[in-house]
Amino acid sequence: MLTMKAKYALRALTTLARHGHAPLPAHQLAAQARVPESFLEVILAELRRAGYVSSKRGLQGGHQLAKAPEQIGLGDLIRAIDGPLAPIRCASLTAYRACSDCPDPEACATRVLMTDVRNAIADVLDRRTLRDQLLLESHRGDLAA
Amino acid sequence: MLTMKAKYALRALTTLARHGHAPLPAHQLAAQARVPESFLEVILAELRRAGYVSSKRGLQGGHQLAKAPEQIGLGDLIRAIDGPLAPIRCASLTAYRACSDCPDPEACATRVLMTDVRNAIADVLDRRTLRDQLLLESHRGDLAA
DNA sequence: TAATTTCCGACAAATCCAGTCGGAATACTA
DNA sequence: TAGTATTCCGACTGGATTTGTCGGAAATTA
Repeated sequence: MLTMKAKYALRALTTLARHGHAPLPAHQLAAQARVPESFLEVILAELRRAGYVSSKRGLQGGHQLAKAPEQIGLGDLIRAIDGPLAPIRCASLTAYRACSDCPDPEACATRVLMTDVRNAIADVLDRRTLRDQLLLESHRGDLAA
Repeated sequence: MLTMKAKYALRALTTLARHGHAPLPAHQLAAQARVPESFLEVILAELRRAGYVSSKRGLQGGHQLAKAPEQIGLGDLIRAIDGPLAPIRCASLTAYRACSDCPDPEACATRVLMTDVRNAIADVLDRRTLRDQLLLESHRGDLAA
């Protein structure tokens, strides 16, 4: 499941990317990305901790991307905000944990199935970066114009 | 995300399938599938409503599969228990709903991305049936023996 | 009738989600 | 130095969802 938080994070990052290098204050970012301002604060804190944005306080301050869009993998981004991609922990590569009620994870058919699902998800997400999202939007805009 | 409920449902159905045609009482099913007995009741009710199991009351009663395992698609099963496969409603084929905060779903890059994810998930799940899960387990057993 | 079993709805505890709020710290400008 | 704009931080809250439990009614069979 994609939470609001991750959806907002994605929008915030693409907004920052489009805005260029100058720092963008949170209240403007909130308006442009359509994210509730006080919730955006929470999200920016996580993005900062994860190294995706850097922030500057005071007048002329604001937030900016800390990496180039093509270096922001969407899989990792969503992992940072929403946790593991796998539908169930025992199918996660990056955050494996056996089910407490599972006598033998090696033999678990559910785990095998869900591992296939998690790989399918990761295949999509880990092949794309923020840059792809930007191109998607601008391409759309071009067509409409 | 795969909830406990869906995980239990999957285990309950494979257990019923392995047990054959005779009805299996809930308390035995609970033990064999390792599902809390009173929660299993709730789950069986949903499976019955969705047409996957049929039940018989009274002495010699119990639950049995209402379809052949190869006719129980895992995608549909999980949809019946956990809801849409898509990570976000606006990316669902079977249960589409636009985000309330989205000015133009057609142009939404997040929706495009998540549609790819949902298709990847559905590709895995809609190609498999309960029979595949059965084979997975028995094959495993063979190897271990 | 007695035993067994499903069936049903209400309830409840725990966890997670989506956000808010108040204020402290920091930086810039005049 | 004062004032203003801004980030930064943690605590809090209300609601939804998950993961169950419980008590009893209805049905079936022996």
